[in-house]
Amino acid sequence: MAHSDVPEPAESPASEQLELIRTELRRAKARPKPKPMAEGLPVARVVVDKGLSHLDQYFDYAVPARLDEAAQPGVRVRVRFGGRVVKGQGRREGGKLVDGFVVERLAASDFAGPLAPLAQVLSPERVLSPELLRLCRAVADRYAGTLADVLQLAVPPKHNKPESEPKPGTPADVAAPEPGGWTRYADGPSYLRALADGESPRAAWTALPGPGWPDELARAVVAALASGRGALVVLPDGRAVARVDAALDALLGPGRHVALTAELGAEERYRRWLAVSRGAVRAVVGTRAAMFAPVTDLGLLAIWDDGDSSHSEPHAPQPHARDVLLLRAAEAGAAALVGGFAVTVEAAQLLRTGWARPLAAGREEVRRAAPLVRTVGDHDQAGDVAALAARLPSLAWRVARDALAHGPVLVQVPRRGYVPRLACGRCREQARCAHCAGPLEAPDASGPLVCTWCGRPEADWHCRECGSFKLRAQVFGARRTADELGRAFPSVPVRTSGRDGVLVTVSGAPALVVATPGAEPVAEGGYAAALLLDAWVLLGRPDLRAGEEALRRWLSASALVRGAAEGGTVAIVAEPSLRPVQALVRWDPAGYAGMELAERAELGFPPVSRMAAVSGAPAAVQDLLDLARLPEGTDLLGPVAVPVPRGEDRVDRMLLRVAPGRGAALATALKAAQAARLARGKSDPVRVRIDPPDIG
DNA sequence: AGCACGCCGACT
DNA sequence: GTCGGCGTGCTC
Repeated sequence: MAHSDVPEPAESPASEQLELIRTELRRAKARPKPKPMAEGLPVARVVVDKGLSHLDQYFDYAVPARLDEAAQPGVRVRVRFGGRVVKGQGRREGGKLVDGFVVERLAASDFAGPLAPLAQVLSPERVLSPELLRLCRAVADRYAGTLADVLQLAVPPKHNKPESEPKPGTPADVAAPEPGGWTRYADGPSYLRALADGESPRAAWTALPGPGWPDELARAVVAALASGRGALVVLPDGRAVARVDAALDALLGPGRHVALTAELGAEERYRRWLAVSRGAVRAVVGTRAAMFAPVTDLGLLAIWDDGDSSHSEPHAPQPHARDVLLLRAAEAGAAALVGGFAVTVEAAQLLRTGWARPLAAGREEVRRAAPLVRTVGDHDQAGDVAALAARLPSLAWRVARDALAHGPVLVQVPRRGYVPRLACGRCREQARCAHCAGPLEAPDASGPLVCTWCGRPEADWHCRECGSFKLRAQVFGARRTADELGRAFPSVPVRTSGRDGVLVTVSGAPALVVATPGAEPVAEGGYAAALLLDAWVLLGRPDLRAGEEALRRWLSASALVRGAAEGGTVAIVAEPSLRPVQALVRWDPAGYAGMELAERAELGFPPVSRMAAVSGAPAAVQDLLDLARLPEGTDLLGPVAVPVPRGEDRVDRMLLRVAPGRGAALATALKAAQAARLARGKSDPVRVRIDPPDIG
């Protein structure tokens, strides 16, 4: 229709019409003119994403006719929020402009009051697709957080330039890849084939040591692309992303995949994100934030080294990349690949429940690829001044000296600054609370031991393993390793890689490379040997995952060493009878994870049980828990005062523990309690953390 | 979170 | 009589 749809007395004389217009004009001067509203679907349901993150609900707005076309579901809008209705008229004024997204267009609102109009459509780009919205909603629920918080993580800030650039075409077909290094795994080729055939196999992948894994991940991505679907790989750091990106370049050529990392800068990152959102690119490799990348028609979600702490998002509601990817895999019916040199307890649980299948190499392959691991007992080098003589026993020294004839030697030293906790002075078992099995600490040197979970004092501790009454504080300071080694091997160059100044690669020439865990450079041709020093420091970390984490770090370093067949050797200075040390010697990360899982199940630890941490001002925490209708059988541990900077108010932490399968109920209950508290105007915040990663 | 409305003490 | 304390409730 050419003219307006508004019914209009077509037969009325022109003079009458003119009079009507004049009256209208007069009225318009008396009050602001009512703007015409969209006719088809005049209501826009909006999620507001800034400033009111506690308000986890949608708000309906009227769509002005001029925004009818632009205000499609998924676009960014600006709305007035918090204004007041002017008495007598159905009009409102004031209010703050806030950003949000149109979630849906409706014929009518169920809100009784007058609707405010959308103020602005920021761009016609539909950045919040229905799938992305569903994902964000699910993540918010799982973590007892708000949709707005998750949206902040999932949708990057707008940049004009990339949006105005021409849209590239749709991606071309991709051929199924050769299996490459996957032939080393019993079920590797069939896994790839299934992916390429459009199936959705889910696997926990125990990667063989060595440099093959980036190419193997890339081949899995290519297989998913070959099925006409998209793929997303999340890795712990930019270095790892660069390696998989390079492998994809080699297999696919440029333009068919993007890397999403923080170091790109906001605009370039948004450009690439848009290419993904628009469906122009369907393969993404990236760091943590890429877990939300809006890949269309997902075929594969993969995560590498899921035990790395950088997969845990620090911003509310602190989702973990592995969980988000698994959620997406389940929702999209896509394949999942959880891989690493180590196997996390969570991955073991996926295997245990049958959700994922193991993807692992046979023993011969492992023996070929893994270095020979030799242990050196650490008997008498407690926490006193670390002299090289004590830290580098003669075996380790000989290993280094012999290997230096054939190439570089990696020396892994723990990072400084771990909190001192307590362990048995004889067998090194961590000192745990007799009541709840939380880790003990000594708040002051002479006072009683106190549980960091439930706060109970422990008057007469003795070791559960060996019965000893002797404790030792696990305090350590390691700094001069490089200097000491330089003096011990004066003719060999010593290089360091750590928090400040990470080396990406080193050449194959003989050198000592001293690195902290996670910062180990890749050596050309592999290291001839690695020394893992002061292993007891990693094992003594005040963390439920100390053993798992120690093993993960040793495996990561050892995986950079040549295989035993090429003379690769690892010397670890640690008590050889300890379980993680044995797992390293046998190169059996899956076996270790399985045992650890069984033990956690028995002791009621996560991830078998699910936990939540609730922290804030003591009264606020209590208040929230009073309001919460917790699932039946919830264990309440604590409260415990968490350490805060001097002069700040006391913060309590309460740990809640529920039986397997009750995690969702726990999150729901805590979320409802948060909402109830806010509704009562209680504004001192209580932080709720689902699956806290750092529970002593 | 802001920002209003609302119902009780010391001021011109 | 009024100005203003911040308790409580709402925001499409």
